[in-house]
Amino acid sequence: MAEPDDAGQRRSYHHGNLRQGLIDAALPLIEAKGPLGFTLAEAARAAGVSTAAPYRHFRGRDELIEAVAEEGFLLFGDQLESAWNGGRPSALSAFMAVGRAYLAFARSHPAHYMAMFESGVSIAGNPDLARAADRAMAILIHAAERLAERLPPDRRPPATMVANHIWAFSHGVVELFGRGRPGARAPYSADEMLESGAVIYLQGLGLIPT
Amino acid sequence: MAEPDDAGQRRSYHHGNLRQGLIDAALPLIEAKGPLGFTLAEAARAAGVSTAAPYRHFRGRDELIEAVAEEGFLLFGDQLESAWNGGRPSALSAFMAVGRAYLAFARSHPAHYMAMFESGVSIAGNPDLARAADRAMAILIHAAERLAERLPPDRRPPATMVANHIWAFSHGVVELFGRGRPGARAPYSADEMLESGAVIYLQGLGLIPT
DNA sequence: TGTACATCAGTGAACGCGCGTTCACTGATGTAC
DNA sequence: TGTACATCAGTGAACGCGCGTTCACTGATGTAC
Repeated sequence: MAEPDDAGQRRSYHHGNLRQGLIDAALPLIEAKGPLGFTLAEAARAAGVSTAAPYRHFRGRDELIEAVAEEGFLLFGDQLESAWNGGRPSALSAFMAVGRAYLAFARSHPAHYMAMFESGVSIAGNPDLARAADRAMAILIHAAERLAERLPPDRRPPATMVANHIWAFSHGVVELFGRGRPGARAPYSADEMLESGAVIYLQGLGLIPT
Repeated sequence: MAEPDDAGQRRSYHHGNLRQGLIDAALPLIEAKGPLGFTLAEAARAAGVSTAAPYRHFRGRDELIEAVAEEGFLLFGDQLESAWNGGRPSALSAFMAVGRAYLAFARSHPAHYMAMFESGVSIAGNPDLARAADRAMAILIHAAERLAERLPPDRRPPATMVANHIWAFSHGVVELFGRGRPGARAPYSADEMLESGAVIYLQGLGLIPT
């Protein structure tokens, strides 16, 4: 196992875990220049290795971005699941917490979020990635199911539809209001937008009294 | 004024309207490789001029992308306004038509849409662009106002909030379900998602009976 | 109407640069005995 | 426990390529008189 030396700077000839090192090095680059605005050579330099080294782990930049996206979906799933917290104290409040966790993830992990949703990677084309994404989606669907159960069967919407509505709305809020992006001159913060929109939507479902 | 010769192919020494020619040439490139995945040199070749020619019209690729985005916002505004149609036959049906027009625009003008929302251009940093974007937003806000008027004042939501909710939701639907993108394995089409989500939202506002 | 001339919008050649990618290599690690 | 050796994960040099950008130039257009 490689160890940093006294200065905590120099590494041994072998990096130890360059694959992860490149993912970590890519994050600030993605955040600064977008998921497609960096080069594999830059990532190699940032990780402190030669430009040839990444090829031992990735076929090219796209594979590195996919690895970042996969790590992102796993973290994303963790945070959603933790926010859901088994539906406690109530399905409704836990559901709102999941929405806030969505926004919080996009803010705290912008590079991961970009790799996941703005890099153009094909999720379906990478089984590991698809599995990680499915897991996150499954959490949302499960939450929507638990929520729908509170309605009488004849007024119960399909849970996957509700989950996708919320996902789309949350994503739109992140893209338009969550960062210093295009329509960002709106008079509402991303948090206000998400909260108020979700409340109106849940009222429409009859889950919150008007 | 330059004219195409008999073959409709060769041009005179002067292009005539290279600025527009470059915008037109960029569209298929953006659609194929993303708003940041093409080079100015490629656009020049596609427009049939030397790689130095674009510099007579744009300082660099970013300015070309901004020009595409501006054209996009103008077209976008036209289509939203046309769909709104003065709020006829009713504010509610016209509002839904605007939502459908949003989706239709993203589908029929994917390259413009990418330049507008996925290229990372700073709208605020370009006055022409900001004006074009504001006009499109104003149409949505106006429609939301007319819609809100139908509610009693004490239950009337702020129109800009409603407009931004709808914008965010529509954008999310486009990004996640509108093209062959990430979460695209959902069992619902983009049209179904938009329509069903908008109906539930408007029910939540009390504009549609449940 | 014709001519001279200024201006404009192109050309094409050139340059430096950094990236992607390959290659033979070598230092470090792990393992068989 | 020590040694030989296979394997692994790096290095560094090299290459071809295309891009961005600049430059002096030139053909076309517009206009003053």
